[in-house]
Amino acid sequence: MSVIFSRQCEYALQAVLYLALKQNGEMTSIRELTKKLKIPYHFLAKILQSLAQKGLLSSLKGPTGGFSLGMPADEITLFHIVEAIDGVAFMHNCVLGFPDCSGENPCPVHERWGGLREELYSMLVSRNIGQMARELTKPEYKT
Amino acid sequence: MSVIFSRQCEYALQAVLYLALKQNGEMTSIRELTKKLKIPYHFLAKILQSLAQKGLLSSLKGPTGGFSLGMPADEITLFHIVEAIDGVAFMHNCVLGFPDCSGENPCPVHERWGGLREELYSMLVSRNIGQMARELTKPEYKT
DNA sequence: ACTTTACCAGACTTGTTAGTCTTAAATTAG
DNA sequence: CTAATTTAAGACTAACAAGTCTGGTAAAGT
Repeated sequence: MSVIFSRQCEYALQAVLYLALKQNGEMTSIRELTKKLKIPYHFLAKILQSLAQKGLLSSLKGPTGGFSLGMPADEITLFHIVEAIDGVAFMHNCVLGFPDCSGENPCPVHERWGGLREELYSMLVSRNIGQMARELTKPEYKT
Repeated sequence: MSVIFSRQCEYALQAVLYLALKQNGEMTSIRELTKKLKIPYHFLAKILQSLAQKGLLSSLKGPTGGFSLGMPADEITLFHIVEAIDGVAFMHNCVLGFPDCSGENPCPVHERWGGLREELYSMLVSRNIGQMARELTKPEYKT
């Protein structure tokens, strides 16, 4: 089981962080991404296409083609990616699965999870992917 | 998508909380549980059987039979249930899915998620299901 | 003993996610 | 123009999770 996000979403987050390292409008091919990130080629292709359709990435065909961010890196947060791939159900669903969980009818961890959920949200929006990518020291992201 | 736990796990947590409300060795049938909690009968049966095999519940066949907690309610935490059904991968896997994420090779949210994970763990172990059940006001748990 | 009530066990079906494959379309370089 | 390269699109398969069904076994009450 993945931790919170689907595998698709994890791959998307990794790929977008990688693209955030590239300057201006430099294009990166799926081939390069799958090589660096060890993600199945055609699967990643579908994910990137989906992100491109939603405007988070822009793409170009042909040699020298590939993918790049669809907007400035400092305007994209991890939350944007999660929202596009997995949706935001985790922001309002009960963590114990009670269909009717609410403030008046709380589950045993309602308050506690509410706090955690806010912190989780903050983790996803408080920094943009430009900042994150610059601080990144992961060897698989090196040229 | 479920928030963090599988649907099986959510059902298990709900059912065990319900059982924690019953006194001493009183038995509760699957029928009663599915009626109160709106969980598919045969699916819940399989989940309870699995919990019984792992010792978290005890079961009895025949009329007056059913399920009850396999140990005192104040010795069971939500974490015990999660551990039995979903496992504890969420306690050590990278939230962004990086296979090699670690202290020396951290993902952009490594530290942040580390703190959240500990709080999540604490949410699951700091109170036992006996306490939780007693404070529970959910109408579907009423007789 | 017999009948009823419940759990037990495992096969089965369905739905969703993950991953693969093939053909088409666009762009670049020669 | 042509060939090579790369994304686009959609069908296809595989694996897993969710949910159903059937026949069996144990216990209780009469």
